[in-house]
Amino acid sequence: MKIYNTLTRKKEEFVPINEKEVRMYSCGPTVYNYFHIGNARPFIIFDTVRRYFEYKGYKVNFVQNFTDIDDKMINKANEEGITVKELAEKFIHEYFIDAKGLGVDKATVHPKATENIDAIIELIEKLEKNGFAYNVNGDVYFNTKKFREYGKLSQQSLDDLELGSRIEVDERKQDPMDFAVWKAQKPGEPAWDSPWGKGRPGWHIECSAMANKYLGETIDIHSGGQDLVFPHHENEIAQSEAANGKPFARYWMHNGFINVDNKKMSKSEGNFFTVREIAEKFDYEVIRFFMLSAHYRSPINFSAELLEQAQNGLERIYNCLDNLLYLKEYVEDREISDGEKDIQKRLLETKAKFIEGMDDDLNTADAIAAIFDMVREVNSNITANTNPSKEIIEFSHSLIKELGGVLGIAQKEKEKNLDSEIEELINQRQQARKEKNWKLSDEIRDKLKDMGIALEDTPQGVKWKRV
RNA sequence: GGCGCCAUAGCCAAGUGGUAAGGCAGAGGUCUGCAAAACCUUUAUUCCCCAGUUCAAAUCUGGGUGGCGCCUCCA
Repeated sequence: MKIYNTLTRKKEEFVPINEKEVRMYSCGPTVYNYFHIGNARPFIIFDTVRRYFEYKGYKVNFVQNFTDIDDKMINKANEEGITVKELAEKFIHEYFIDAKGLGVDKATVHPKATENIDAIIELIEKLEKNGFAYNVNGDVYFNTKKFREYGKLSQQSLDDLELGSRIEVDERKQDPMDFAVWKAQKPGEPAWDSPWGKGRPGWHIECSAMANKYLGETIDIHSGGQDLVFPHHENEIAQSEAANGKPFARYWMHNGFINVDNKKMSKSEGNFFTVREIAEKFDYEVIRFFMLSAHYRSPINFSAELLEQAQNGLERIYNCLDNLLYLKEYVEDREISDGEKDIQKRLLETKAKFIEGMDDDLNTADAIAAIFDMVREVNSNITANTNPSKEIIEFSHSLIKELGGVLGIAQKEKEKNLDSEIEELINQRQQARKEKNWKLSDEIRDKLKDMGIALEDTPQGVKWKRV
């Protein structure tokens, strides 16, 4: 599999440290609000990366943290009049609700910053010992000048960064680019004991510490949004490598942004939509499908119209699957025919196209195109056939499900049962149709549609689905 | 000022040297009592513009134009 590595700005063949094992760290949310669809992109993308590795037989150790202590957490908790801990608990809970809806599986570990203070302190002590950190009255800073390779991920030199820097220079820092790894307690703030007095960790240090603790000193893949390249990931590299003297992550993957009206969506801009509110109008799965319809590194625009397009496309896949299952109940069991063996062969060729796309830096657009190719093959050569074999039906159904599963889509099972009132209406309509009472039968069909049940008359009989 | 990304049909989107995937929407047709679903046909002689390299360019080079991101909390 090839992965575009931000560190080298090239697509590289992925070679894990240990055979058939992937150690992966992804920056998770700061849990002070419901997450927005911009936040959802990395969750969905890297969940897909993980699924694909697992599909290929790798054991994936996937760590995604929760940032549960920082300025935003403290401010929001104050606004709400609750403790930081209560705030974190609430939105971690909400995170899992939305994540589950989006088909984002739980990580192997979801560590919290506040539960890893020991590991953080230990790491800062290492930095101090190695001469990369200095203490100013309880605030501990990382000495960027001392770390020679600073800027290697974002390809910026320290000099250029200083030129463009608009940071208010903190006089206590030795260099404007130095950043806090430990912050001394301010009145009313949560704090932990440390060798430098009471305080709390800086933002960047938690990821270094937790990656180190749960995955080791050198990990395979580190991922996150493009805006984290600088300074967050740059600082993580500096901290981890200064402390351990070893490469931190071998591959860095960064997803592109979600825009609204071609402008970046972000909490600070206020032009964001939470996943929770979008999910009121669209199925969670539509959001996932939409995200996967473009390459993960490209920026994508977000709008209701685009979501509708995604919804219709996804429905095409579900229709295909439904039609297969429906037909399966009516076909007589017989041997697979030679023509069907050809279909099988073509479907397997299309599967190879899917794999090829995914192997090429997670080209999910190509992978989805392969699924649509299968849908067409099935629709024109299996579903249209009056008497396909059960074997070809099951083969194609499970293949589409299998590939859909890699992307985390098209996994929903169709409901089998209807309530008796609806069933009765369907029977009445069938009776009316028998009597060629088209007016009544159409009225019943319209009524059912208002109730969310769409009917289709097929050669095998009447078929229903929820809309 | 520094670093970087992008421009392909009405919309979305693959394709990075060999003659434009796929989806949505639209049009016509088949099937149907009518629908729906599905199928077939159709929708970019052309990939922002101008030069250049090449037998061959959407793809490479140079120059424009337009848009976006990072350098500040951010996915």
